[in-house]
Amino acid sequence: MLERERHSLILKLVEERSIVSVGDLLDLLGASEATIRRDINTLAERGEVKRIRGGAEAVRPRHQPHLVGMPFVLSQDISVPQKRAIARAASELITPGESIIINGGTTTFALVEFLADHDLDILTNSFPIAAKLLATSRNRITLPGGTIFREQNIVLSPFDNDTIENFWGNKLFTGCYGLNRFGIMEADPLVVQAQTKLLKRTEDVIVMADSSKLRQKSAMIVTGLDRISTIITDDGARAEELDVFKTAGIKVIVASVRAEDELQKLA
Amino acid sequence: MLERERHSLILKLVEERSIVSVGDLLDLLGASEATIRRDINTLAERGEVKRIRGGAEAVRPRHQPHLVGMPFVLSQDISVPQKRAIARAASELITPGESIIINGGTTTFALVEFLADHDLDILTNSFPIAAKLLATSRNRITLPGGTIFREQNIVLSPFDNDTIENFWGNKLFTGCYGLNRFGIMEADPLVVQAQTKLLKRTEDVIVMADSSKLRQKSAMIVTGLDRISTIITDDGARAEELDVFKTAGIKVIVASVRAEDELQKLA
DNA sequence: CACGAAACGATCATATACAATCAGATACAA
DNA sequence: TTGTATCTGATTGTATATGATCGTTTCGTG
Repeated sequence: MLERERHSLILKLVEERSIVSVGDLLDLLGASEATIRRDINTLAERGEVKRIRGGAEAVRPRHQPHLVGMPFVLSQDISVPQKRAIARAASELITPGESIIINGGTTTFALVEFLADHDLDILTNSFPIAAKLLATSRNRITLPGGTIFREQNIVLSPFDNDTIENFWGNKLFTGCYGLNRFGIMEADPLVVQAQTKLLKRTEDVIVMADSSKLRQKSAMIVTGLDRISTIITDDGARAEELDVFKTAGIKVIVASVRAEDELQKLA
Repeated sequence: MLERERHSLILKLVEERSIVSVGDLLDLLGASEATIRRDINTLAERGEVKRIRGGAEAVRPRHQPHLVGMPFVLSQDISVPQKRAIARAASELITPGESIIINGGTTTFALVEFLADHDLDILTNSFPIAAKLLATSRNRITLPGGTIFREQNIVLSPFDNDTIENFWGNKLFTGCYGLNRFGIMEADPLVVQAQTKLLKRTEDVIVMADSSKLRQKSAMIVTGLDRISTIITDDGARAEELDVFKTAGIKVIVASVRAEDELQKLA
């Protein structure tokens, strides 16, 4: 059985039972304890399950807290250290009072956490990002009009007469499926469309891509390197992987995951 | 076997099983490992499959939906029996498959609860309504573009080039601040603006107003009685209060709070 | 508080997967 | 037929994954 197969089987089981033990998985996967623990740990690092002693648990808690007065509360943060580190570095590029655009995605979602104290004009096509911003910050939030696509939870309109035509952002923060010498790559045509719309509404494009994205390829190029001004990645990136971006004149920021871990422990 | 044949066979298998190992392909293709790896790599470069250790995977993995989990849960329902009763009556006016518009407000928020099983196209300017619909139903949800106004939690654009220009709803469900012989009254100019925009996108206007609204007055008239087709209120309304609407040709539905209470106890 | 069992992380040897290289096979054109 | 280009499979060295082992930590129980 391939690593990937085990991973998706574990995820499926966790989803069904909301908790699985290493012993259960032992039989079902036919792998050794060590491997199962490794699998659970990697899935936990990605934030897809929660590591508990003796097994794994669903990220989404079973008994969700209720809060009267606010229309919703937030679930546990699923952002992993890499994304947090990148998000923190990204937040340092933002100056108070400016207007920014945030494209939907898990990496950019992590950015929200660091925007609580800012006073910004924020446009985002991500429903979850808008929701979290609404609940945890005082920033002004604008959404493009359109239908909510559930898979990606983004708001996207098939029409051109978009409300965002009246928005201009100093910076666009976006994640990606893959990032390499061709530029930003995505796997889902919907995401391409959404991203393309946002690209028109800003000058400064900041790509937040954890180091695994640098080795990821796909069929669809959203935009070339010439459109990118800054790339933020984590210290898992090899120096030679970043050279192509640097020679293209792109500012490359490497966020330290270890430093982020320590900051996290302090809190 | 030709290269082309191998490629399409691999794609077919990946499509079917969403993941195949090199070993599987070894038997099925009768080619050497090296060739199979080459095949997978070229397909991956074209973006037709995703390269994983030990084999190939479908580009869009099955567990993608979990990428962006629902970052919020909903608050306890603050709707009182009157609103529930009215909402239930309102939901009975909806036929499956149609497209409706829901204006923001606490009364219309109560309606969401009754839309879980429907298969509707829903346009709403209310962020909480959209959030709850997203979390608890499979309806298609569309939002107008614009900024989120925190006081009312509605999305509203100051511009005219609105995405909702491309939406048409069979019915508009709206609450109100006050309802009397002048028509629908509101206290907040923002709400007036939002409501006015929605009124243009439908023919059939259904006002959900608990009986206290019939005695409530304000400065701003959103629209006259001639624009209203149905009014739903609770049995706290006096008969003579409803006469003015009936004589204006409006269908008046009185929802029984007592009946709602009993239904509630059963659940 | 002490104890034992279970779970854990780290380490290591082994197994597996991988990319790179090269030589032979095949297809095609002159 | 000959020469060339391409494809294929075998081989190699390297990178990565796996399972066994062992010492440590954690948890529950007495």
